Amino acid sequence: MTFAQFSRRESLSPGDICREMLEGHRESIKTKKEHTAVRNLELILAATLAVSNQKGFQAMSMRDLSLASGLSMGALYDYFSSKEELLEMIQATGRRLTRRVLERGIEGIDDPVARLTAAIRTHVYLSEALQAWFFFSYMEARHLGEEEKEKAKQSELYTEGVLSEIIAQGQAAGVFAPLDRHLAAAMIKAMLQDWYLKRWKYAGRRVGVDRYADFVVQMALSFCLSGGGADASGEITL
Amino acid sequence: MTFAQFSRRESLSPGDICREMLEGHRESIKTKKEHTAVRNLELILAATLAVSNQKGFQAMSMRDLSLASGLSMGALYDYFSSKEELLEMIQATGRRLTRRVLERGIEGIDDPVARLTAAIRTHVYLSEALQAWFFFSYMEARHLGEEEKEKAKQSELYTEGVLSEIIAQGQAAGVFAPLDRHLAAAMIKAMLQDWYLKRWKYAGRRVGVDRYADFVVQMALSFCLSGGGADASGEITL
DNA sequence: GTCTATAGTGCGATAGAC
DNA sequence: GTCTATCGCACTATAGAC
Repeated sequence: MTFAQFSRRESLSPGDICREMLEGHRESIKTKKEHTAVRNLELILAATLAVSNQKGFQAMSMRDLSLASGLSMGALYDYFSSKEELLEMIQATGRRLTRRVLERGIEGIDDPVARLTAAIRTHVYLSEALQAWFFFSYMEARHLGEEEKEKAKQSELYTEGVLSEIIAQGQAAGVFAPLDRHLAAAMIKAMLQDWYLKRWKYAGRRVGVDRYADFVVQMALSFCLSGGGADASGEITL
Repeated sequence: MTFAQFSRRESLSPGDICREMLEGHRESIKTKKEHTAVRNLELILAATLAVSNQKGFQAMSMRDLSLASGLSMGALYDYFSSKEELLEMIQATGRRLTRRVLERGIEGIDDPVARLTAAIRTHVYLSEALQAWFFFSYMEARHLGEEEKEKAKQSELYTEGVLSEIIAQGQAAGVFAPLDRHLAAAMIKAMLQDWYLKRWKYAGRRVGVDRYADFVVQMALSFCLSGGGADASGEITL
């Protein structure tokens, strides 16, 4: 699978995402005409990500957002009742989306090597398609209320759990080495996140998304298959 | 080397660090009595990291800082001329410190495997000793002005350059596989950063600093030595 | 060297016209 | 459904007493 193939398979245009967003927040959005609501959500979303990823969500004022989106301050409050709710809305939609796309990316693939490869590629490609969104979710998660912050952590652990279960499956099949699968999954997750957190670095080096995905797959498989060489046999599997 | 040994070797107490901080900002700090200045810088630093790492630097008001540090708003402004300068002061001190400790951690070690191991361990241990500081630097770098933001990026590239040069050295010696050393260094860096960015995760799983450092070393060496298995020969070395 | 008090600015949110 | 105008509040930074 390449990024181009992934993009064709998944419909992740701003319109698609905002329709999903509207679906999940019907009760709190005052505008009832579907078409208008989706169009304005697109404006709000694009503006929020653009301004926040540059200066931070806290530092983005409602006046900034009004200017960047083209909607008045009054109109903005038809789509959320407070700045905090806007943040939660974006985070919740991202979590649902990630979960769905990741599940679809690995379903029906049983061979551990192929399944781990698919999980990694799907995650890198998804975060490429929604780079601004992923960056935003990562950097602004700490500004959520306690309740929503907990959901963000659970979401991180979910993704990691997907990886760790694939490793367990490979170990049960005797294909992967008996290394600590939770730590291995955490390390793969860290590598996946670097792609959307350090864009400036990879852009400057002209590393593209397919090459990046290849490299992470290679590194993860190398480790899982060999177990880190001679001295891995003593590792705890938990 | 273990974390306990590292801690004994490096003097990284709040007092040491704040003395270094005072050294670098003599001209802008109005309080002239060394003892008083260091004591208050300690209070300011501890309070800034505590409050900022919980709610973000932008969201921390000067009133918050005054309350948490025990100094009045007026007194705070004897140590920096604006909130932005406080941020820059912390970042600059952290950069200097990281560079110095990392250099000292690998000097005199020539064998590539031992040198890569030392670099990784030193970084993990340093970020353990100054966890709050590293977390702060990472999360708040984007709120710096353009000039200082550039320095933060250079600092990230410096650390990565250290890793990448060790890999090059190992490749020249025929010990490491001919993989893309810049990407490999970036992946190791990502793993190093996870330790101080996701404390909650590792604490919850009772993974300690020595075990974490071991694991990263194992994963990095496994990959550098084997080059990712059969299909690594075609990789570009740049 | 440290304090309290406050000036001046810009914030999030809303009321009410259209 | 969208706008403009504005309220009340909290912010950063400073002035001047001690």
